[in-house]
Amino acid sequence: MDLPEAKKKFIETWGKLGSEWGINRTMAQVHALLLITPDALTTEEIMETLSISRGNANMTLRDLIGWGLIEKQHKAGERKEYFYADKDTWNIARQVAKERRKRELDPVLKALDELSKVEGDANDPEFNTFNKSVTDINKLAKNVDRTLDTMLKAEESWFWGSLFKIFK
Amino acid sequence: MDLPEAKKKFIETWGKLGSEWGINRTMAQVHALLLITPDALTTEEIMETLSISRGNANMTLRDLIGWGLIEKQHKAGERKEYFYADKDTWNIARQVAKERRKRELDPVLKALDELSKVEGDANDPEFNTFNKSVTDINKLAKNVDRTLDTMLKAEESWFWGSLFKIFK
DNA sequence: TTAAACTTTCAATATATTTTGAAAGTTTAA
DNA sequence: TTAAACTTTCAAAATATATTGAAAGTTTAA
Repeated sequence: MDLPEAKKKFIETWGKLGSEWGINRTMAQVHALLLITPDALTTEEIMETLSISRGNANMTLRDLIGWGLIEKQHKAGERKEYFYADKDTWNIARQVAKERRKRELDPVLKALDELSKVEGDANDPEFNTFNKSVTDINKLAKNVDRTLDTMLKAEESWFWGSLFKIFK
Repeated sequence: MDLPEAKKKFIETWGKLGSEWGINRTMAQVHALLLITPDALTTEEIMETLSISRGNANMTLRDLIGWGLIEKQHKAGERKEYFYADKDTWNIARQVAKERRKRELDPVLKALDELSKVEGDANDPEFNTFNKSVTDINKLAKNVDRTLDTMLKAEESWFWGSLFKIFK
């Protein structure tokens, strides 16, 4: 496989993975493109490379900035905006974890806490089953939350090193 | 909040979380319903409770069986099929992790391995950036894969206990 | 067998999500 | 100012995904 072919395949793979995990395919593809491109690109170049419209490119780029995955770059004497991606994989993973925690896990934890408080008759199987499931899921979600918290604060080598010490 | 209201909210919350993570909302809702219901339900009861069609209920139930999250139950002397969910939260988490690994992570690892092998000119920034990103992501993905592997084999208390020992 | 009870299928439909592209908005240099 | 260069917006269109429901298929008891 040659480089241009490999680039295409990488963008395709990343896009597919994104869409399977609830991330817009185009967004994942733009991110992939910037990840494997040494220098910053203009909206025009991105539109061209991925065959997407100006509107789509603009929205996607703003979303990616919102996710903390790419940044704008201004070149001296140029009107155009350039975009480049943080290439540090650990940063990317942390950034995605951080955003999804904030957007999705936090609201679920809030709802589960509320649902855990619902009271009922301890002899009612309907209530008991509800209560046990909600409580158990709440515990699991809190464990995930704590682990993410550690991950967000950690250095990559420390994090994996610690995991491997246990999981050898 | 009373129990019926709380049940509704749980089903809604679970459905929303599912859809944000690439899982069909109806599937998540049916799973939620079975999680908080003490005894097994018929297709009819599920259709009724969630206001979904027979076809949808049937497909969703088969999918859930495919994910290893629910099972059929036959009641003596009855023609109807009953469905019930495994209520063990750790089992659920493992089952979901196992399926998604198989369906999504494995193909990506395969693609990344292939892309890691692409050769090029070490002085070409195009190649270097591509190579570094692919290699780094491949390493991260392999770490995730190893961690999942441990999780799949582990007991819940051991798993979280070990994590907390490190992440205290 | 038969027919009632139940399950499965899938083309058509509905819904949700993504994308387009042209118009409106903004910025900058002269 | 002005107008060229560039960015943003958003209603309409396209696409993708999920759902319906009726017909076909299957199983079981008599």
